Amino acid sequence: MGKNLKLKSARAALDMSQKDIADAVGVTRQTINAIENGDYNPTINLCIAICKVLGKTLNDIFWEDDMNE
Amino acid sequence: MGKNLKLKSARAALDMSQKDIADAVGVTRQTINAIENGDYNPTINLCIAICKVLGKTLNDIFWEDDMNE
DNA sequence: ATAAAATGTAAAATATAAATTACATTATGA
DNA sequence: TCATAATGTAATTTATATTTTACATTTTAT
Repeated sequence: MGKNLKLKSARAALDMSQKDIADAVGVTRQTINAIENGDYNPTINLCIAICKVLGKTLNDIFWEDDMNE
Repeated sequence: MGKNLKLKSARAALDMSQKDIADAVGVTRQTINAIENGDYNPTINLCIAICKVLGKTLNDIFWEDDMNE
């Protein structure tokens, strides 16, 4: 699994830290860090919660690059 | 969690059974059934695999209705 | 009607997401 | 510099996704 740079950049665009996102969605900072670094496979509900905080959709953040548009 | 009728109807459109989808993505029929019935919270990788089999995107199948378009 | 396929569930076991704690490194600002 | 925030990562524990087995009900075709 590669890094999730779309998550990282969407977060940066809002000037939020990993901890900010973690607090907003109710998980730990390590979970957000692991997702950004592609270390595992989050649940869909967590993905949806992260997208809502970022003002993005699932396709924006979690759909494969080669499949966007 | 409500039922996932978008998954159910996309599957029906391809005339595939729950077991067909399960076999195609490498999980059990019960897992697909539970997802359709909203009984739990699958991982994003499983969601992506299901979408690919259906020829759909994450937004098509797993993003909330009120947030589509 | 009947058989077979598809579906809905449920209990117990297994795999893994996520929490917790902890420590090291890398930015960033005073 | 120096302090502090942010990040990367690892080990252990806990919660839960998923499997396996199993059985009942519902659809569908004959």
